[in-house]
Amino acid sequence: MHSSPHASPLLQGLNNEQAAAVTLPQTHALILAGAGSGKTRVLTTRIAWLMQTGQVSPGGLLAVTFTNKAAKEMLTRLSAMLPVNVRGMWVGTFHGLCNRFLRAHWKLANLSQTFQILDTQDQLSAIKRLSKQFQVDDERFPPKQTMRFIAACKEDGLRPKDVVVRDPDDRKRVELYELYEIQCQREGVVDFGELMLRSYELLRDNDALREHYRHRFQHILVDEFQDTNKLQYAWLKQLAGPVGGGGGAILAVGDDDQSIYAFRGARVGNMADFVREYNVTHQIKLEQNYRSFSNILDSANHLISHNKGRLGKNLHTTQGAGEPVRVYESATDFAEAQWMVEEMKQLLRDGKDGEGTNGVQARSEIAVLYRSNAQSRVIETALFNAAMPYRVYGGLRFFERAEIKHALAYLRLLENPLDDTSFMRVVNFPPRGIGARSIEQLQDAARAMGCAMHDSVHAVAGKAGANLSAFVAKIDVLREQTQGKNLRQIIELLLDHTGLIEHYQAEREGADRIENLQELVNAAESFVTQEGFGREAVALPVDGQMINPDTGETLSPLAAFLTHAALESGDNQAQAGQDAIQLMTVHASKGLEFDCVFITGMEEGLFPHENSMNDFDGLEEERRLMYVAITRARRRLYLSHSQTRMLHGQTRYNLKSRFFEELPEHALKWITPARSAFADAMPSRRDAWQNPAWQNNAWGGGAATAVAPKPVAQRAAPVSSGPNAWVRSGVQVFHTKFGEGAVVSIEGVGDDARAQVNFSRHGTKWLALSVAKLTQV
DNA sequence: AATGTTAGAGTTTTT
DNA sequence: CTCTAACATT
Repeated sequence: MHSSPHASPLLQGLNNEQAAAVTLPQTHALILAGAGSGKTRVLTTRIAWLMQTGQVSPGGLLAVTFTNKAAKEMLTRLSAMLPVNVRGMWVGTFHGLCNRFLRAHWKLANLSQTFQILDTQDQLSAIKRLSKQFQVDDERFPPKQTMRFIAACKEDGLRPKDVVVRDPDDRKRVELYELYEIQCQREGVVDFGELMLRSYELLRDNDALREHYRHRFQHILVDEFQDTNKLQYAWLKQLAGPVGGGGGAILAVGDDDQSIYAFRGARVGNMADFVREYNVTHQIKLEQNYRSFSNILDSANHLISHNKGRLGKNLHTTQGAGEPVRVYESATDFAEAQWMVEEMKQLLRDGKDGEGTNGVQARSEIAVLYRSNAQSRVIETALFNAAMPYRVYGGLRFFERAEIKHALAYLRLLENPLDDTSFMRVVNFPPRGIGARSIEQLQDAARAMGCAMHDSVHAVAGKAGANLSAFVAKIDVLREQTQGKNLRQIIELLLDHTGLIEHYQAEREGADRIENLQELVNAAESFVTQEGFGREAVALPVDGQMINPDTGETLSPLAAFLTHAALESGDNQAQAGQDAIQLMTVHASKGLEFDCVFITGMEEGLFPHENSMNDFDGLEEERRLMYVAITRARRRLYLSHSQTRMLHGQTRYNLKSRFFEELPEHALKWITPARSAFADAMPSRRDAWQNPAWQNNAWGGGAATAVAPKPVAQRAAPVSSGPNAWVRSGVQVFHTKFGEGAVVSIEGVGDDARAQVNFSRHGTKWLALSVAKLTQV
């Protein structure tokens, strides 16, 4: 078929491994793609090559990613390579593709044709509503926890009946899961997990359908395979069928060293399982890195080599050593931030002078990475004081804003009046005299009749009932008025008639919200055009049937837009456009690259995070996270830690991160001023630093089982004079108010001495030893 | 129903 | 410290 693999211009500029991956035959294969090794390029070129050589038609291919951003990127690059209509292709996110599948087979999936998608906010409010209705003690079963439980079950592919119950609490949670399912089904809504699970089950249980898709998708490409959860892998297996069964070939692309989403169900183990279950003989490693200088790569390689059970990969580059990785220690978190700002200023000055390698050309080429969002504040303060423009990633996205969600809730009620989540959101917004009492009555009525709140308003008597009926009438009138109108007109009508705009006009801070609502109108219009409906298309056809010729979905423009809003929450478009320093968590930085990267807060307890370092897997994931952070940098990398840090209103004394010990000495350069004024001023550093419990708990021994670190009594000299001089780390004490507890650590000397005590009934407290009333147990 | 007060919690995040 | 949610007050 392809006697000379390099004949196609598509393959030009690829290295041997990349070209080999692109031109693989139709078999199951695993591409281990290291950071910066051209993974996306390989994926898109593979698709283009398959189509160009006639091995597959656009319809015979399925490519799946995790984020909309990645999917979009793939499609953009693809259409640049080939003259092909990409819109009809099955390229998208797991959830996007499942949605498409369920829209096409809604009847078989036992869904309403107008099913709506719940985002996390909606899901939580649905569970809160459920908890209230069934009088669940939300102290014992917090709605958030229930939500996580349900999501985790679905990620594992478990329905209520499949969950193994270990204790009465579990039983209750499963019961809630069951009730939640009934509620969702009645209301015609699905959450994110349900999109996946329902699709998987439909494929599993419907032989004809499954065979159809197995036959259709000859090539299945999976991006970021290391982040797939159990259910997603099972879904892929349904599509591909058994080995040798004539189904499609899975090309899995991933990097086990960059698996950082275990906390949301990702299973790195899927990679090894895939190799075993599909007898994968075609494994290609992309180890040539085109991004970073070797000091940076060496650091990454050296660090990650401390993880066990890796598939094994070592990045290399033909670029030189480059700048050393600079390490800085500061006295306080604020000093750390200030130092960083000064360093940035210098880098930007050097960049202006056109020194090339020494400076940075644009602020947007500088990124500050941190482990947790709370760390951004002090950095923001320093940047703000220096009048340095910056942008913080994360936070509320467009479709998650309250005013947008209100408008969408009205839209959803036009589509699906049974959606009680949307009903509840706007029944009294803007306020129309329907208070908690009225809503309670309505819920009682709805439960008694076993129907939606929308359909039970007539059962509520008196003024409350009149108000509720008026609201429903308003929605119904609105639906009447949408006849023959396009989407933009409908939204404008809605904003006007519901009084949303009016409400925000009266509000002091409402101007931004009104602006956002107007932006929603624009977003809707550009969506409708881009999706090929045509700007003036009637948004809600009378008979409900409308088939998108590209996708085969039976979606009206309105329904499609609502889906779009649920599945793509949009960017947090904060001051985009301006050249600014980039601030984000390490997680958020995955997939990005910058000339210069600062990794801050490199401290025990922060990075690795204290909640993750007590078990082996958690620590390994923290290390992978660090690996991701390091490999974001092209030319310059800074690592910094601080001796003290304000966290939750308390000053913490953190040890420097253990990860420093895992970096290669030759690549590092310590740039902390030798004569640091603060070193002596620090209160009893030795004592403060010796105490954290985990210090005595070495993982280096290769322990494979999790061991909780135990406080170890210190040999240190007494830190406190006076009555509490006997207090030591690890000692059991009794406090007149807090009861019994264990001393975790001690810091400071003399009158400043404080002990951190973990009380069994009141949690961890810091007590001043000069005043605390403690007795030895 | 709007506004003020207090208690509690506070990794990481996409869909 | 800082944000949120629940509670209390007018």
